[in-house]
Amino acid sequence: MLSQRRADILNLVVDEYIDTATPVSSRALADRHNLALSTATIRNELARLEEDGYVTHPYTSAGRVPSNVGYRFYVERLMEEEPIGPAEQRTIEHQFHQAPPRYGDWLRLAASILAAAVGNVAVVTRPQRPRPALRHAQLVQLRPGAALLVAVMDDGSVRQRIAAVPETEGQTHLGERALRLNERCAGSGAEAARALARDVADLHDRRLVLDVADLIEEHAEDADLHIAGVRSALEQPEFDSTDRILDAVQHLEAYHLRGTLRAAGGGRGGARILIGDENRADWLQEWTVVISGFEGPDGATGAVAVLGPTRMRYGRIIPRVRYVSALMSGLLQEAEPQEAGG
Amino acid sequence: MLSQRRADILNLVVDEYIDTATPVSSRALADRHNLALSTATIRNELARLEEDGYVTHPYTSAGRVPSNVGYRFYVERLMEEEPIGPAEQRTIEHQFHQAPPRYGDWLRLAASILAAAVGNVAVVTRPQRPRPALRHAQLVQLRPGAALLVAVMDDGSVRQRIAAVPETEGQTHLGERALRLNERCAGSGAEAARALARDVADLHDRRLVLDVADLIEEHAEDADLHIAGVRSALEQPEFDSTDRILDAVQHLEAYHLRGTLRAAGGGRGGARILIGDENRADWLQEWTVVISGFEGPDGATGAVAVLGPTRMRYGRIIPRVRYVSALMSGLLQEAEPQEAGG
DNA sequence: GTTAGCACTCTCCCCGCGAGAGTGCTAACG
DNA sequence: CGTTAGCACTCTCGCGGGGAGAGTGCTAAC
Repeated sequence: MLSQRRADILNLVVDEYIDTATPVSSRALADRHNLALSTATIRNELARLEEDGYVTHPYTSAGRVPSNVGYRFYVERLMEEEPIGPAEQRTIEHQFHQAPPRYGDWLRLAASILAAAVGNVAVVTRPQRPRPALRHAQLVQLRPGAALLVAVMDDGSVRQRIAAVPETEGQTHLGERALRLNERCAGSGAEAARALARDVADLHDRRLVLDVADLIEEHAEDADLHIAGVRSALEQPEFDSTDRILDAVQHLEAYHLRGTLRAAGGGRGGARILIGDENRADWLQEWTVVISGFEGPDGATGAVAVLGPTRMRYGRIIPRVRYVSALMSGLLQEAEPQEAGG
Repeated sequence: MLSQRRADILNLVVDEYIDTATPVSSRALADRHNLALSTATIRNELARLEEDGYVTHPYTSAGRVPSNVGYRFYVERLMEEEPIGPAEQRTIEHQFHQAPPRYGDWLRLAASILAAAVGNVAVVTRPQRPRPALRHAQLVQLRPGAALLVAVMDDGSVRQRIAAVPETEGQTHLGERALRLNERCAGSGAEAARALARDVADLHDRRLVLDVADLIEEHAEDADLHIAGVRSALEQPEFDSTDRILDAVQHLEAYHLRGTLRAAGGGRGGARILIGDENRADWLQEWTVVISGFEGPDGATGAVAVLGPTRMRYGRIIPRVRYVSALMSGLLQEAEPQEAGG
């Protein structure tokens, strides 16, 4: 266990490094915070912190930089959360309430608001039930033999695939098939639909029922994921070389992020924090992910997340992720959002 | 009008510059292409080309760089299109046919294929009818007083908004409202729905009908736009500074691109090319957009586009945009794609 | 009209070096 | 024994010089 004094110093090192993005020297600590200690003593303590793995040296004679272990300790024991003042709270809620009518825009807005509040990448997923039931299916003819099968689920999510249909049938026939499909499958989950399929005589109809079953089981489309604040994140000094930026850009695409978020899991209510190598994905080894699940109607769940360099303002970001997450739960299923601030 | 010789030289300058990304010297032209001319003569001709605005000087004594006018002339009169060989054709079609069943993935795949073929940003939009009719509407309760209105159009596109509903009604009541909504509006376009609304007695029902009318008129969601190849484009030497990259990243978001493409228009069949300042958007002043519309079923239209620096391989890119566009038209509405190559 | 020759210009890259910041260590101090 | 002053040492970073190289425009001859 760290002595009180050493913990204090670690706290200051992390604070300072988060602020300045440059290795922290003993002098900086002595000057800016009134420790009643000389730089020499601080240097000794820093050396001990380094032995224990909380900080590192970029090169022989530079200041100290927190390690992942250091950040973890900071987040769990040292950090002071920066409360969300009434003014900020009002600003955020105001932005939410003057929201545009379009649902996609509304989710994007949520991401933008969060991104602006934390100065990093923010991601918001559409809330969906893990195993929804079919509400309505529809067939749109493409070319002979192929149609677009559109399935609307009872949580409002929509999934589409290209389905095989008889070569000879036009849109009117397909309409009839869709009608039968709805009569059969509406309200069914994936297993129910699959069981149902056995009793369907018509081969094509059966195939369509199975397609619907697949759709229900399918993970949501990545289109339902909204990203904001990429630029502000990439403006930070850790992205000095073009290579780093390009790597980040590549991985911050919606398509890739969905997997990342799923791996990070929800962390209902609170916020889950994955620092550096605590992330599984290779490209996230120098990133921190703060993620919080929120709830929509009928057990649907979504996630709000912030991604940034491990050197991020944890004390600011964590409560804001929690707050926006709770706000969204409130807006999506209750009358008024419950309080969540730090 | 340019003399034959000067046109030849311009052609070589553009080819060379596209290849090397460095200003083209008289020496390079004399060496690499067997013009029966001395460097001095070439220099004279280059000076004339510069007077006429086809090329520029980055600084007093460097080689020549094509201007927008030069590129425009090149594209219209000089360029030789690089034909799509049978092997490449097979590769592309093969990728398309072994496509994943999910429609969103299929569109993304199209973007990826094109991006890989041209080494630049490729964009594909979902084909939609300009004025679709409602196929099916549905209400999912969010909080008391608000529900998610999901409208599926007859071209398979889906639009969602948050609609006001009576505070006291639960999901079952909303189901009934949705039923009535479908009975009334199914098959209607925006005007028809709006006209219909006048005869609806129930205030909330009327409001919903109007919401549906709005949805039908609404521009498609930006989620229906797929982007690929950002990285390969940003790896090119024009993006040397981090600022340029970040600017590009910011503008290459789906949300912004939709407007850009709409402004660029379709150019059914062929391909429309906008070079540098021919683009309206500020950020595109050093970009070229090659765009081609394709057709889905029932008059639905989408667009395929490539974006890259004005120094792009026009001779390669233009025929490939046309080809992929034609291929998609074919896959979406006819049995087999018609030929489109150079 | 074409070409050789030449002076001139501008960029780019490398290198060296000094200033500065920060450490670790040692020895003295309370 | 913990704390502190002092000092030698190390490593980075920014700046300026300078030379090589590439390319042009111009002039004069063919």
